[in-house]
Amino acid sequence: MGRAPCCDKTNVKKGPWSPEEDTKLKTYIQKHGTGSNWIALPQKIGLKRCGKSCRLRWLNYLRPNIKHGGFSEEENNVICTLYLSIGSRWSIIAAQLPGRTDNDIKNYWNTRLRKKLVGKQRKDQQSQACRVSNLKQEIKSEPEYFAGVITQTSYWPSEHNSNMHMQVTNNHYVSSQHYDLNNQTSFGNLLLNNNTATATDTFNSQVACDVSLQQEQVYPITMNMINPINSGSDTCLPSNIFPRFENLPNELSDLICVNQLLQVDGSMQGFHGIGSLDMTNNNGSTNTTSTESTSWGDINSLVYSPNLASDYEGYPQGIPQDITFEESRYFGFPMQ
DNA sequence: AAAGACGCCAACCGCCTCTAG
DNA sequence: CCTAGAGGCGGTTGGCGTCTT
Repeated sequence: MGRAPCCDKTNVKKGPWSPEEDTKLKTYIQKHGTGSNWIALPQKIGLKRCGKSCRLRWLNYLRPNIKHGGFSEEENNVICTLYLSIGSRWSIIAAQLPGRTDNDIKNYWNTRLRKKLVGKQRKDQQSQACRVSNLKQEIKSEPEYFAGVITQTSYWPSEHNSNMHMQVTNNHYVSSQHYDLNNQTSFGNLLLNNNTATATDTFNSQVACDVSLQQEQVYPITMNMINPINSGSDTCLPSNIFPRFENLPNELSDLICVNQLLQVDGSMQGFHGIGSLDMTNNNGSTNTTSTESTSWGDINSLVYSPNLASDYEGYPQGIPQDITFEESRYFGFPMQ
């Protein structure tokens, strides 16, 4: 049995709002506020509407200082950057753009920006596929090394060390702050702090982020892992992630970039390239559940998602047939 | 000119989270 | 601690306008 409906569905009006309804709602809220009870509001003002519908109408249309349409280039950049960093958290994205509603941004993304980005993605894939292929040859020549990297390295904090102290630096500022990476708000703040600080040039800035775990381990992380758009040819991954491949930062960066760009539709995909590695904790047991008890709604995307298979239809050279299970996971290729 | 395709966007639906009792 | 209900959110739909054939 489902939950009880919030209102009598048979007795509420649906569809577009009339100017009279708008006036009633607007006048009442401006005068009395919402009274912290949307469900009761329509009855008070004699509207045959669901309370949720009133709330939506107010938030998306009637509220003062709402902007509609005409997204600027800067707003486009902010939306793209945040989407690639945190996925479809429209309310968080909207919070960074005064006057914009989550619904507006969602519609704008779905109808325009996504197409724009996918077009760019297809171009990039063609040039990068070649480099991925070359690197794969190197992996094959040193399989024991990559097997070690894939199974033994955890870049996502376990439950035991999820409270991180991060020193975040970029071209504009240095901040030092504690983040609880199992807390969505805290982690969101980390992302937003970086992105909003560079709102005017988010596509160009280099952001380095040193993460000191409680256990005195140091895991440098670049925002390239979070934001693939920053993964240009001149960006660097920290050398101690792949210590024996410190001469290959660009190639690794491209790997992550390819992996991420192919997952435009997933949330938290910015972490997928690294997060798709097994999360192995200190006692050696596989820890894919380290974040399951958190408030992250979509944290499972940190491990391989078979739903991504369809994203590979446009992979120019096809998925290598002889790729191993771990390599598949590492590259984010669908299971075969 | 007509019909079908396409794009846009307001609004709805249903799930999840939060919180008061 | 548990539960019910309201708020919040993201995915999806349907209607309308515009474009293309």
